[in-house]
Amino acid sequence: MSVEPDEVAALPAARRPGATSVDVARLAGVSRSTVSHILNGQVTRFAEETVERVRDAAAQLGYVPSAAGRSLVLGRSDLVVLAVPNTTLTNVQDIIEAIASDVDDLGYSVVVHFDRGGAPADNLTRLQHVVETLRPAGLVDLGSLAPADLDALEQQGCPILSPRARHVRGVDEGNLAIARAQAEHLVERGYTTLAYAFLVDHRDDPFGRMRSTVVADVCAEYGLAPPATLAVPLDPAGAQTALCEVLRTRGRPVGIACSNDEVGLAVTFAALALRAAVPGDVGVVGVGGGSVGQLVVPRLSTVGFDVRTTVSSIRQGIAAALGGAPEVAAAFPEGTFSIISGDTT
Amino acid sequence: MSVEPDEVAALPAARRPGATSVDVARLAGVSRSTVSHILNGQVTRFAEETVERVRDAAAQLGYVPSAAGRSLVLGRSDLVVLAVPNTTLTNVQDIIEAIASDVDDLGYSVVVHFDRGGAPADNLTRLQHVVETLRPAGLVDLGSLAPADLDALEQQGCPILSPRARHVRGVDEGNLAIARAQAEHLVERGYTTLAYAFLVDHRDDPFGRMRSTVVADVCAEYGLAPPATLAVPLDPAGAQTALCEVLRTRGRPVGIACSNDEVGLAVTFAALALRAAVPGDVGVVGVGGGSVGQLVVPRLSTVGFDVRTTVSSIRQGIAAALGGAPEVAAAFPEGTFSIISGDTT
DNA sequence: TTGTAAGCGTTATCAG
DNA sequence: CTGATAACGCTTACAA
Repeated sequence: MSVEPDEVAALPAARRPGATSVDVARLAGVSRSTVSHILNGQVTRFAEETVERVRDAAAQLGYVPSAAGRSLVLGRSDLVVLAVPNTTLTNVQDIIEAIASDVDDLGYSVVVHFDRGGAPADNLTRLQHVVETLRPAGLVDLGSLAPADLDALEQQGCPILSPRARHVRGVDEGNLAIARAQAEHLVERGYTTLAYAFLVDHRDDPFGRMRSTVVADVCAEYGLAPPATLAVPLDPAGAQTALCEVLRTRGRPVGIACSNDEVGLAVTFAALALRAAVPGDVGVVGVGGGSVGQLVVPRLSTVGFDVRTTVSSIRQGIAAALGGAPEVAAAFPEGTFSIISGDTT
Repeated sequence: MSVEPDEVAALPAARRPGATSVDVARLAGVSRSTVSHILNGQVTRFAEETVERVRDAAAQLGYVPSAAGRSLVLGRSDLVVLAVPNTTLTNVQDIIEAIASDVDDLGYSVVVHFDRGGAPADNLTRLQHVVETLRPAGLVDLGSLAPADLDALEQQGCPILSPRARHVRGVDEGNLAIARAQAEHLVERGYTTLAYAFLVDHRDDPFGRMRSTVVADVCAEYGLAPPATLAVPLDPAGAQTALCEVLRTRGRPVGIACSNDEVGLAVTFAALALRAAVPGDVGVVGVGGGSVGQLVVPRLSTVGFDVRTTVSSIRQGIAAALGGAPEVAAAFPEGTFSIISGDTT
């Protein structure tokens, strides 16, 4: 955490408001353009000694090129905008951190843009404004944007770095796989009445909507009644109320696909509090596979996925666009999403 | 999520690579400087009609000032760097989102900078590089930086927007309050042997270190033996192993202060699996008060705090520095941190 | 009340 | 191999 005072003081040589390329040029006894060329890797075409001198001078002055200057002349900045959906994604922190880390390594910085509750069009407008102002090197979408939105952004001259998920009837591949895994698992376990549990109050939850649609599709395939839906708050009393209502209208047994592991826990412990058998009367399957569901008793059945795997295609997209790595397939590898069978189904 | 195609197309009038202030000036029949003045609020000194014309022209062209141009001439960008510590903070997502939202409303954008595992000095270096490159309008620190680091950054010309926490013996006020609340609660409940449970593998956990120090202080105050420490992984088997070791060396009963609620749950269910009484043989208190600990049975005792309260001083600092709001006291209001008494103590 | 002109720090083009 | 020179888009004295 703390750093030795000497260390701090010693970092870049004393330098009040930042050296510019002019300073470096002067110190090295060359021109600004030479400095620019050399510092940007056009090394081969210069005399060894000149290169040396320029590099020394830059190091000595602690010269750091100004992003503003670069951006102005290049027409785009070294920023990458990260659009984060307004959803309780599993592990958003980890996802953001992983992406930021990659972007960082490529010499870019991440600007976060959170979707807010409210009209999707407003969010798009805000995002477009940011894009126009910052002229970023690219945009990474974590799922808040529809294909049309991405098209619009791209036409505005902002490259989309995240792989475009194929949307089928408005549902992307990942959410499709997750919800299908949940529903089919419940059916396999013998549940013939299904339900989908949203997290209450998450104002505009695109992922939840997609997934409940998929669960409904699966029900139709198997000739089951359309799933009930319930809005579960993350407190015991509220969860019990919500669950009660479903049990009343749909009877038992009922298999409940939950929008995440926390909701899964809420439903599970609500059922137990209501003296319903889990599994048996109530089957519960979450999403995430994060540790918390696996720590408690009963252990939560859930759809697990490795954040790294899920994010890796995004990271590859970034590396491809920004770092010149080879482009890669966008599809999730087989087995990215898999049922972790716990004690609740 | 999706937006009507017409809506998208209609947004800014057709405009390929962005209109500049010259375009606006031409359309309005004035000079660039007039445009600049008017669009930056120097409205009073111009003829009503001119102001109108300029604004119309800007709107019509969908003119958005280039951040690069502004930054270059102003010497600083409209970016705010957010330094995030390498810790399992409770609700980092919410914190980042809240701050980003505020910053956004003030017309700035948030650049995230995550601390990584590894030498603190390396992180500082990376951060300094970002600051020198971006010349941000300010920096918000979520806890990764020592006072000396902040001084260094500030001397580099980067305003620190987050209130500087008073560090006493290297521990900031918040962590002090949290750990003290944990320890004193356990003592009150009759535990005379305490322990501190870290989350395993969190490479460099400054908050955990601070808090275990505080727990040790409290032990000393009450004339108790120094606390044991244990590293708890978030899986049942590993947690049981860790807990077993403590029970072996320290006996029972033992009161365990945990670095967060997940660790608290891991310890709680590990104890139950080991046929230890909770509470009784093992007392557990977490930190966070997030929903998950309150959903399960037994309900976790924890130190709760409202994210909004905790973050509000930071937000006020931002508003003060960037938005011209009045400066405010940095201290946490009374009762920001309070024990939520559950079934585990 | 409005326009002119200079300069912020960088990179690209082209001439030497 | 190296160096002028010209943008890039914006703000801001200062001049009219």
